[in-house]
Amino acid sequence: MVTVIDGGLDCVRVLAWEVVDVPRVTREQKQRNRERILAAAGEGFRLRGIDGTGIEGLMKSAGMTHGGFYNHFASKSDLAVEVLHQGFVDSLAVLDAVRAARPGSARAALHSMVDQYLDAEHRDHPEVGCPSAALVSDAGRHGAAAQAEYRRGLDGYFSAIAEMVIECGRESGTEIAPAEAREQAVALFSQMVGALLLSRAIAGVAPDLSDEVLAANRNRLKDR
Amino acid sequence: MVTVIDGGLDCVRVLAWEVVDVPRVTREQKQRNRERILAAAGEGFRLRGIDGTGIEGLMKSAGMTHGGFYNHFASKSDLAVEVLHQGFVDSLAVLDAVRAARPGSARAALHSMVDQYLDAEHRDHPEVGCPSAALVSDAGRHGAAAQAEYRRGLDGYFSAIAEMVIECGRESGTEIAPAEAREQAVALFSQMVGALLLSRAIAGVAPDLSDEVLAANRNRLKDR
DNA sequence: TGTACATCAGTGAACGCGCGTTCACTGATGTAC
DNA sequence: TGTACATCAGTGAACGCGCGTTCACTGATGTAC
Repeated sequence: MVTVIDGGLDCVRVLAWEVVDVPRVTREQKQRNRERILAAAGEGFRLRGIDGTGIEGLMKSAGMTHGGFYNHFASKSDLAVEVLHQGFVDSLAVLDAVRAARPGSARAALHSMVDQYLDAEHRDHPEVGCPSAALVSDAGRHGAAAQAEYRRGLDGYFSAIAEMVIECGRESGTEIAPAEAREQAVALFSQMVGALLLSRAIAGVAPDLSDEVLAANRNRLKDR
Repeated sequence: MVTVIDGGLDCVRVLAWEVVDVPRVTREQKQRNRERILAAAGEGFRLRGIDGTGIEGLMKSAGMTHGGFYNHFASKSDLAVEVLHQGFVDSLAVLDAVRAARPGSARAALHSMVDQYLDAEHRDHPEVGCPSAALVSDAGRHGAAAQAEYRRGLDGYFSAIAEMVIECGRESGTEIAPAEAREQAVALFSQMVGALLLSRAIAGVAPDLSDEVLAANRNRLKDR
């Protein structure tokens, strides 16, 4: 679709370049491309599941053709592991931001976390949400490496929340034992994940019930 | 693989029947075959997900060839809906059995439910376990009919547990308002589902952490 | 009750399709001198 | 700094495979008389 104005050699080369559309790429560009694939996979896997997301579509989302995929990842399984890793890194960073936004009040931070997690916005956008919820079934079904990555991320959540629980006790003048704090953290996070997943599963056909699930869990969690 | 002892016509027909292995089937047999497909799908879908389970393998598990599938179900989606339906029917029957086993003590029945739900046995055998947990991601991703069936089942759980909560209050002499009981039921079930799913996701690589998730949630839920 | 025949459950080959993965090719990038 | 060349990211065709679904066929089941 390029009009040739001049018959010189350079022009022919430009023409060929445009027609077959072969982008050449620097190392930084390659890195950026890798990140785009990872981002597209993160969204696709969360929305449609790992099995429900094909590599061709993924690469198209990232603006490339499918053949180049293997310049970046050894296999689809490998990609899944990296998606989990990146997802948990991002997600824990968000949690840290929530904590940092309420310095000196772990209780307010916990409430804020629960409110954001069990929000319609989070429910309606799994593609940019918590990997622990969106990939909980997929992680268990796609090999030991994916499970191990999931486990690492989950442990990170538990630890971060347990810290917040301990801080929270300290603020109100009661020392909470680490084991007790951890138990609370594990239960709290389990409940958030379950509530989010249930609300998502029915959001399309029963928005009221879906809202009720979020609200009931928010209320119960914040009563503590 | 049949030895012909006699050259008569009947024998030839028997031989043909055995060799091409064409079972002819009564209506009761058809019904039984349908149930076998449904059972195989129930297990396969829960274990490997809907996308991860093919019709050919399903029919093989049910002892037939894949072509006959469409004598029983209009499509794989249709099958998924029926699997959800049957799964919830069975699961609610189990819950009723738990209640019936502890007449006059809703509190004991609730504890028993939590203990059975958050048990290693249940975690390790999703294929015969709660459909709400095993299919929570699949249900949301496979069309409105599946979601509607899931919603119906989930509502059934909420109602049954809310009744138990009300009974429980009555037994200890405090009247619990229906809305309050329902909120408790929704939160309780959400927590059970989340805990079971998290424990399953990491069971293969971190059995200790998986056990911890179950135990922490059991403790917290029964403290109430 | 016995006979003639339509129905229809199960078979197994075939359909088109999309999957994950491989590969020969191209030519700009990046390097060695 | 300029030149010669190896590297390697992206392309797009091709691989074999399994998917969901369709179909012609068979012959026992179930029905109409």
